[in-house]
Amino acid sequence: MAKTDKILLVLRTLADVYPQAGTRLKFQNPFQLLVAVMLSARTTDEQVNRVTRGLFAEVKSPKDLASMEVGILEDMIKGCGLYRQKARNLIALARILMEEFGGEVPTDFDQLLRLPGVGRKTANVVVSVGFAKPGLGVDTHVLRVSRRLGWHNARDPQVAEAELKRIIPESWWARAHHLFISHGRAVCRARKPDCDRCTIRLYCQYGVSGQSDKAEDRLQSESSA
DNA sequence: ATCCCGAGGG
DNA sequence: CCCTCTGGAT
Repeated sequence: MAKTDKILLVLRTLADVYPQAGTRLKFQNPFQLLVAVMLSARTTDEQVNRVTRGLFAEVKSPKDLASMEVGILEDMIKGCGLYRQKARNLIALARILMEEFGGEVPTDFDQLLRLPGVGRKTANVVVSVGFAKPGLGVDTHVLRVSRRLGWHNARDPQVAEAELKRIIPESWWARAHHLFISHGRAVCRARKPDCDRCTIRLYCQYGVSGQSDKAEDRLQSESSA
């Protein structure tokens, strides 16, 4: 079986298991999407949802954020990790959107990348989810799951992103992002991956060789040279 | 390589 | 205690 066929088989299998993947995002516009993704850094989606519920009641657009006191915003997003940096970045970002982008979120990847607090993962998610353009955000789940599958051997998200974009058909990028996240949360967890209940185990290096070889446990102590 | 950083699990 | 949670900037 050709490599691309195997990849599509895995993704289709995951699509059957997680039909809801990516459909539960509750944002009303690209701006709210951008804010939510920025808040999600090193933070559980549950915390993000809790915070955004209150935040989006008051903040609907960059204009609402641009004039906000940092301390006020900090209090509103507290509960998310890294909240002070996030508050600072969000306000700085909102001001740039007002001054340079007419209060709109840019649709261009490179322009997004220049915004404070926006890296490749965030920019990829915004273009793909918000603007239906090709993009594959590589977060901790995407990196871990795809790496265990044996689709690449990168520890650097940027390297993994390039490799995944090379081997996954473009039409599947956004979908793959959500599917890996769903699978990474429910089954292919960082700590105790539930390989027994994994529907793609037979296509997975880690799953086939078995957790018992402790390959993954070494990952943490290895100092990725 | 290190820092930011609270919450939750083991 | 340690690790992880939809990272990014220095």
